[in-house]
Amino acid sequence: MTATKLPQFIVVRNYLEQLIAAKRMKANAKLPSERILAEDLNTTRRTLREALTQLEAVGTIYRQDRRGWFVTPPRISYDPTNPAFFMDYVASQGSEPKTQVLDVELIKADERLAGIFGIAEKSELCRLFRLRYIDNREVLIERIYLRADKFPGLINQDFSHSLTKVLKQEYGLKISRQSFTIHLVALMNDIAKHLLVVSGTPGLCLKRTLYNEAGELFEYDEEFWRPEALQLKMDVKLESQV
Amino acid sequence: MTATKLPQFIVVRNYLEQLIAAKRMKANAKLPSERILAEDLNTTRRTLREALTQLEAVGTIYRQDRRGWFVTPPRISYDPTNPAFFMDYVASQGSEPKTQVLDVELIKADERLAGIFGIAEKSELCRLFRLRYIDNREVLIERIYLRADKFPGLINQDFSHSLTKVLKQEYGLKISRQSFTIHLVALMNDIAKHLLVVSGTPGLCLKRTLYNEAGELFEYDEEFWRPEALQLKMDVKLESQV
DNA sequence: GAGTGGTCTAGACCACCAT
DNA sequence: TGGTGGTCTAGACCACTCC
Repeated sequence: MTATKLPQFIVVRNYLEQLIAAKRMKANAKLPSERILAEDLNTTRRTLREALTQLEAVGTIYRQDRRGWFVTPPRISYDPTNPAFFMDYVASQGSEPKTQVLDVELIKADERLAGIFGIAEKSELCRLFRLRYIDNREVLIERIYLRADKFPGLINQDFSHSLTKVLKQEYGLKISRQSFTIHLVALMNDIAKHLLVVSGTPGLCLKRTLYNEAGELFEYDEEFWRPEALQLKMDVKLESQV
Repeated sequence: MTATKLPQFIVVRNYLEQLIAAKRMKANAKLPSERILAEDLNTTRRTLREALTQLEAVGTIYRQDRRGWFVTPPRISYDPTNPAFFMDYVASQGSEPKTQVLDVELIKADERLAGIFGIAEKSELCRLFRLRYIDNREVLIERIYLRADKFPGLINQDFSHSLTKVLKQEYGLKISRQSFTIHLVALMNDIAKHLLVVSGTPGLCLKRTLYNEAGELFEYDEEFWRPEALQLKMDVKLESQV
């Protein structure tokens, strides 16, 4: 008998959490409609949504815009220090990856991109937009920029599988270094639409810059992930100790 | 003149975002009260809170429970591949770190901890709870577990600075490897109270296991961060290429 | 003690998804 | 086309912070 009076939405939230943890609802199962859930749990739709939103924020459930709420399946572990490809690391974790090319185009570097690459403005870049799925769920949008001068004829390649494999096999690329940043962003507009999230929903933005053997920056990526789909995990050997 | 009709809270959100981006509000400045803001922006408190919550979710503003909303200062960059200490990497980014020891105790390993460490249940562990500040803002709670048998007399040390430094200087420790996972959690109860967040707010949970020169797991940490305080950034050299 | 943020009531309308 | 989720109205009370 705890004396503390918990807010209603926390009680509702705990109840739902427990329901899901107890596996009474399977991964990707759709929750009942908000109105029905609210009635069942003897609360209002507003309070229920408070609880649902909190569960969404920590990734226990996910939402598809105007479609409803679903139980989040186990997330993909991603190790930035291990240079595996999406198609491989998803498959190795027992899920089915899929890639859809949205757009491929040759563009001229604008100020921002020229700055990132350290090249002249209006240099030619190959821009690639892709949507990637895990078990047929839209989980990530990526925007890839590549130095066109380093990969002649690149635009005619097949990008629906692993880009890195293409670069290695067709162009003999060797990657020497990559740098990452990860932060939270609001998923908006086109990105939100493709990922079926409500515009403004938080997501993970993973930026990567890739360097070739000569130390040149040849690729810059921005990946926008549904926040519940990803987990970072890494293993670091430490050598230069004090 | 865009024809699309944006939801009100997105308009409010964009307005606030722009206000903050334009630096018309300084880092850590307190926003006006919700009622006043709502009136100024000609909206309701409910809609305003929708906008504030979204800005909070991506870390543009942060909240202190019952105190109000504040502009988020630039976040600390943390590089898991670089074994610097909190006190050092915060200072090196021009901010002032502070550590408060909440509790130090010798405990017996329960099933979970015994499993993590790979030791017998009821083995002795040193447990350390600390609250850490950046520029006097509470940003992270950590729970540290150390194998007591490896560090005799540890409990009498001063933990208000760098633990790692103590372990190195007093016990000659050499760290060979660390592994990390990062995921989103709900900050609740004591943790929420210490970080001044509303219970249930999402936060980052960073788990670390540290191994000594002999490859033994000697330390296990759980860090709970205010989500807006941290940014991951890392640089990885790739060698074992296909 | 005044005013704040946290929670909640009891609705409503709309655009869109599923059928 | 019915029901869904997304958005919004117009309040209210309470516990707490700040003065």
